[in-house]
Amino acid sequence: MVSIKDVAKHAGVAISTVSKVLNNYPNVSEETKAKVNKSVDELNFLPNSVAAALSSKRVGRVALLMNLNMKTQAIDEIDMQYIQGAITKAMELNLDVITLFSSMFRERTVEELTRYLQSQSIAGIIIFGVSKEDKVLHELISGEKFKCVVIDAPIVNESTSVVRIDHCRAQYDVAKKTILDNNCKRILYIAGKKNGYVTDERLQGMRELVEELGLTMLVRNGEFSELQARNITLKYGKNKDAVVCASDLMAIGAMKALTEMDIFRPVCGFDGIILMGYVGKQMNTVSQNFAGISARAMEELRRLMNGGTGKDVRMPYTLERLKYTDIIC
Amino acid sequence: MVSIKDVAKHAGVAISTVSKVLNNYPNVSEETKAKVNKSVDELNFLPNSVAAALSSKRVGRVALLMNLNMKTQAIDEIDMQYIQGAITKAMELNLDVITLFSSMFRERTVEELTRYLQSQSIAGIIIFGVSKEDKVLHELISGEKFKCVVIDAPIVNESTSVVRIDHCRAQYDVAKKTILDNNCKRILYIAGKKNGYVTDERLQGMRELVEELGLTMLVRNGEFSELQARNITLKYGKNKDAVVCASDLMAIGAMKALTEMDIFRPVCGFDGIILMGYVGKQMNTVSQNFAGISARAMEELRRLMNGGTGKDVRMPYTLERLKYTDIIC
DNA sequence: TTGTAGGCGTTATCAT
DNA sequence: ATGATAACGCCTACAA
Repeated sequence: MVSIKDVAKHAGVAISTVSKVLNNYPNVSEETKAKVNKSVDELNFLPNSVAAALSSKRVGRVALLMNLNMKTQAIDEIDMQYIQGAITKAMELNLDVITLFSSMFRERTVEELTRYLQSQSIAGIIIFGVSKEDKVLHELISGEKFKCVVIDAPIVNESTSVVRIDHCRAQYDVAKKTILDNNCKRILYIAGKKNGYVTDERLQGMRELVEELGLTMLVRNGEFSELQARNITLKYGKNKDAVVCASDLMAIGAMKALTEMDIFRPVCGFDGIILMGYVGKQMNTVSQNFAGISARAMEELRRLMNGGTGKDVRMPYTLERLKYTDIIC
Repeated sequence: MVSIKDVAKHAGVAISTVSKVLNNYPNVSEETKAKVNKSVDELNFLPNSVAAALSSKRVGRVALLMNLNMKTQAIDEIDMQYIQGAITKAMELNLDVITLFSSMFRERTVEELTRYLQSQSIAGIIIFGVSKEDKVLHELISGEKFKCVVIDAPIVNESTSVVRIDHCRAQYDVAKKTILDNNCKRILYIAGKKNGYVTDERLQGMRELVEELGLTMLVRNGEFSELQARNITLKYGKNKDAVVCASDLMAIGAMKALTEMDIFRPVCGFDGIILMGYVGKQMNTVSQNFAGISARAMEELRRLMNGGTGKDVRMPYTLERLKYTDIIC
């Protein structure tokens, strides 16, 4: 394996000089810079990232904490996009990434988790799917031993940023479109999880809409479960004009219930998952660019690791009408 | 951060002695072993994996090459399980893992890819989704610069193993059950990709079945596409008694076509993906334990990295009848 | 502007 | 059985 030493010899300079060129240090003459780069090319040299990580803590590694709570298809699709977006961006930024799943750190204390991450030379973490009940994760974040970027959970401090779309506004928008298009008055809103971060924000959006349009709204928690959404719809759907759901999966459940009851009500979902296409119907939904969100999170994490301070990053979203032909391949 | 040096000082022994204890070397007295372990516990010491990786090439890192070619929902589900299974097992085995996606190494030469992997101190690779056309990946494998475990592609050499189910037998089994249960004679078989590894094996299973039961069979390639399977079924389904598909996704397409044509034909799929539940019908399929397969692949890779030689590892499969109530949550 | 040398945390090779 | 000590490949003051 060709090392920095070989490059130095080949270029006729010192190892440290090569290092400086590689890391874009100032105070290197254009001449030697060219010499070194030429040698790098000729020898096909690529710096050993492990050695680099060991040597300077400055460029730490990054961990992806995938806190998967559900075993549904829809979640897989979203997580896969999160992972791909984050890893691809990390490669671009030259950051080393390890991926961890909740099953690997469940039932561990913060101390254990912290030690493990430190032993892996982890400097920054991106956390997906935190809920208010994840005590260990919250301690991990507030401990501030690592730079963190959290997706969707509104936690910001010196070393923690959030990346998320405006769930409140998005829920407002998609529901408004659905409701106005169909001239509805009585709304059944199937929210997500009790105490969920996202759930509260989306509910707030609905409240504002109800106020503005003078609607009536019945709210029930569907726990992001298709089955529960189905049961809720069976129970309350009949004398409502529209069913607004906080996730696509629940929207599918609602639509199945309506089909069973043999009545039509406009339904809208949230997330824009491909799975939607398989139910063979159409509905409005909010489309999030999950890969883009996690890529942005990775950039934000690098900013934090370079000394930046935490902030709230908003990502754009779009309203979509998903239908079967959109997804068939 | 507490290092091996601190442990040595605390235990009153040399650094090298601590290292020996940690790595289960022989020639260490029980007495000092106990002393060291006590210090390790008290100081909450965890060895720095990055430094370990740098110091000894013995314990190299592992790369997951996810060669995702399709953008369908079903693929995501399978890949997610592959990733989770492999990473979880790697943690158990104390192996460091990085995940790479095809988009990150497309359009690169073997040399570039090799250098990159080496710069990452990668010693072993697990490859998911190789097709016969992936020239670079084949060169990478045959170059034998890394230990490789390939999923489903029958490539075995000194440093390469395969992990797979018996696709031939599995296709035979699931089709036989479907055909005998419904007393069919004329079969429409929708195969996968032309020149696909798995496609050929599954087709072979069908050939054997046709021979054994004295059936007639029409074979068409559906390219694992739901749409193509749908079109094929529309075209040839009417005067056949059953539609056997090489993937669940294509089975969904076939079922949709049959519904459209308003005729009933038994359909069977392959893979056992959760998505199946969302079509609201039932069908026989072959269920693979994807997480288990990749976990096994990781174990196999470790064996190779420890000096073992390549072999063909067969994993079990089961026949299932998936229906909506199986998956609802 | 360039080079020297010390360290990052471990492992491995020798002596002892 | 134990302990110095030299790698591993790179980064970074500091010296020249």
